[in-house]
Amino acid sequence: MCGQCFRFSLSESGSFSGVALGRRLTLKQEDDILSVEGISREVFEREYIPYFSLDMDYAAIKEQLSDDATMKRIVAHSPGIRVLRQPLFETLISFILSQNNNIKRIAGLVERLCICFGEKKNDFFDFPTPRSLAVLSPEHLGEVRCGFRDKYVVDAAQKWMAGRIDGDIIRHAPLYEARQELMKIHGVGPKVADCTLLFGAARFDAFPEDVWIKRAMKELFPSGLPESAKPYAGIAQQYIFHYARQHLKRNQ
DNA sequence: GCCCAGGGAATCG
DNA sequence: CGATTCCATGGG
Repeated sequence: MCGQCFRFSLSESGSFSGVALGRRLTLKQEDDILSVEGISREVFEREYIPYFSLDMDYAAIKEQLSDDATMKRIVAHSPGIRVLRQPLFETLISFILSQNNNIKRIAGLVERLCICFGEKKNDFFDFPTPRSLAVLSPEHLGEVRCGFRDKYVVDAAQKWMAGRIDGDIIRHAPLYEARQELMKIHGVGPKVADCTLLFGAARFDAFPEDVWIKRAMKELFPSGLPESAKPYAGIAQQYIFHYARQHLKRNQ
């Protein structure tokens, strides 16, 4: 619920339910016990431990971030946050839809995109494949109601299918080059590129700057992110983002 | 009606 | 270069 993925929702009972990696699952944490419904233990351990980054030592990361006193306070405010490792294409399209938009509406756009163009599974629709979006024209996205972003979605899928987007560069090249690779796509600028790198390619040094982060940085870190936080800038960003939305909030 | 939302392209100086 | 304007849509 912190705006890095858009297909999970929080139920009244306090459990999270949603679609990820082609399956629907429900998660509930009570004290230190995490219960999972909808998938087998084997599948959870093989695919969802990486997805939720449960294999990373967040205690150590939070300790390093807490080197700075302000950062320590922000981390302590929401200690459960983790940066997910989501599929690259889904992350790219989701954050193209995110531009000049709010989180609640982004979730609606993503859901309608899945309903219109994703494969129907039992009780849900999977995220559309690159192929299924690449054959479309922008007008075909009318029902999604994503406005001017329609042509960006199609361009991204077509460049992806044409092999014009190099996944190796995105995952392994220096951050500047990886960003440039994504910005070949019409409608992808620095912010969407950085979100794609951070949430869809596990580039934890990427630091997406949206309107919330800009506000928060001005108030909390006027002279920039602390040195001790820079190796995990993207993870720090996630704590700051959540803190900003709780404290400096204007809507929802 | 106005303002804003996990921005970016097009245009202009 | 930097600054401004427009872009669809929906909620507050």
